[in-house]
Amino acid sequence: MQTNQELDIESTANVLKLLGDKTRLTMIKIMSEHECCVCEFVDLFEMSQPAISQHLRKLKDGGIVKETRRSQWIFYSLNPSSSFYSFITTVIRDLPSQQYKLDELEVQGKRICCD
Amino acid sequence: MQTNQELDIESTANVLKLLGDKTRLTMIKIMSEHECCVCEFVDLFEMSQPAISQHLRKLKDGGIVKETRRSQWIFYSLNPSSSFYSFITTVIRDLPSQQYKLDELEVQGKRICCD
DNA sequence: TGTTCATATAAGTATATTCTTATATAATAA
DNA sequence: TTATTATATAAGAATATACTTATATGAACA
Repeated sequence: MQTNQELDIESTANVLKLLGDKTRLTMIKIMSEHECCVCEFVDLFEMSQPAISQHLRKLKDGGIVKETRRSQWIFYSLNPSSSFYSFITTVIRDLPSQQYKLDELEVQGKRICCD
Repeated sequence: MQTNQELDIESTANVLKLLGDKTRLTMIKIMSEHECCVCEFVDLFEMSQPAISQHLRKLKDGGIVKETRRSQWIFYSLNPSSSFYSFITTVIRDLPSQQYKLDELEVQGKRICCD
């Protein structure tokens, strides 16, 4: 049920700039498959926790991800309320699934689960 | 006849970074509607000729536009041979047409035509 | 040939981006 | 309450980006 609303060039450029970083683009693809918490991202990327936090902050400031606290963890996921939600899912559609990365975390016992 | 080949995350991020600039994104949308020469871009954007030239250089280095010299002018257009061609046309599909800008140039007698 | 017009490149500058380390905040558990 | 764990923020540094002006190149034409 995609509406194909016309998008504004400037705000689209801003969203594309957010996606135009390897780390953030990978994060977005991961979140399109599963919500994910900060420490999982830290384990997935060889990068400090503040660096991860800062990338997530940019995505949140851009309104394209949302956060949910679940006890001590904060889970990030794509924000389906964003006016760019369907745009983003289209853009990342043909990127390779990152599921294997989460599977690796699982094997290492580093996957966070709040069920 | 889109093949939907799987795209590499890193090179996709690089293409998205190229699109993630208001000037370049507008240029790309314009080129998706018409080929365009450098001096037309200079007239369309309030920006120096070298600035325009440098943006076009980045797009060319990224392989997503191509150039064709026609007498003293160099016309730029989307490169249909790029592995990102269909990706890019999808990304810009719902952006507002920039045809009106070219129409304005035409009215001002600034449109370059080599027919 | 020399001049003009279109475009590219070089060099420099201001600002933005993306990290780092150090520290603050906030929830949980002993 | 205190310690621990998860996350965010602050400050600073290295690098990248996007302009500017000056100059080079290259085609067209008198």
